Amino acid sequence: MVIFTKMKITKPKHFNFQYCLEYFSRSPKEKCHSVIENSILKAIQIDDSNLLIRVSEDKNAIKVDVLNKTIGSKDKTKLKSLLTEWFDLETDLSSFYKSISKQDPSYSVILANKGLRLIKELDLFEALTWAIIGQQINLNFAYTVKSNFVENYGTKLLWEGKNYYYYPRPKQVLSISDESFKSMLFSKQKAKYLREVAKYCLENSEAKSRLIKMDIEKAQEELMTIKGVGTWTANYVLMRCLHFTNSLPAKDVALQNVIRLIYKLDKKPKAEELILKTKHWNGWESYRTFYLWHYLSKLKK
DNA sequence: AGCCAGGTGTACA
DNA sequence: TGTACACATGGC
Repeated sequence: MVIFTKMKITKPKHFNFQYCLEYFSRSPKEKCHSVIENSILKAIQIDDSNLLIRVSEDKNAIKVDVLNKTIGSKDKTKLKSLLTEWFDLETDLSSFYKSISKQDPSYSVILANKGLRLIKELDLFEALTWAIIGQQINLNFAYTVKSNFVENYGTKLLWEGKNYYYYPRPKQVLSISDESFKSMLFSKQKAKYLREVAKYCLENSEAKSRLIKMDIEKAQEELMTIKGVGTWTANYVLMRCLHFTNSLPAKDVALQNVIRLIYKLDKKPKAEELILKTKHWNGWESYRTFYLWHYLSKLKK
């Protein structure tokens, strides 16, 4: 096999690539990346060129191979920053671990996953629509819907006989008929929400870079002006896409269930109760949530 | 059979 | 402010 461009990125302190693989193996229905032999394959776009990259590791470095093209040094730099954002390589996890006392009920659960980094959604439209797809339904069904959506409206990159998909773009979403949404198993309201998000993204092309710079409250407020984006969806996007470390999806049933487990509560806490119980998470709400989700997904297996 | 899954908007009082 | 309700499917 020809590899066109090879790159290495130094691993930061506290980085466990196996956890990345676990994360990306969550669902066999996932179409926007594949996990093959301890590596992650993903179609990405840099400027206007369509690349297929393979991410793996050796002892000291994260290895990034571009499988379908040769790229110049400018694009290599862009690829490196893309990877840095995607795997959240710049967060200082030492201070995260230091912020957790040994008496903390979730201490052992979190420290057991040392080196797990909060995997980011690079694209705001993808983050918003994926969150909406996942509202109220179980994750497995959410992946079914996403898979239908990506297969029907995503762009394909063909490489060695296999299709790698790009997530659908806002403009394409506006052309989807009610019947087509229905056949992909979207509810009527979610179809409507997706159109709302598509309009927002088309009218605010610089939204991501703008929102990242805002106060979390202001950013959340703006996201929630979109019909279909409530507090949960906004929280999800703030943590998974907009780099806020202090976003707490208190209305999240999965998070409520883990808290119930860890604190041995009779029933799952309501959002208000969860907010009180997590006061000491201050500053690391997003990371804590991501770790607990990861813990839960491993429990289920 | 009925309830719960990584919720939200709308309709009422 | 607070509560009821529809919405999609699937697993238990």
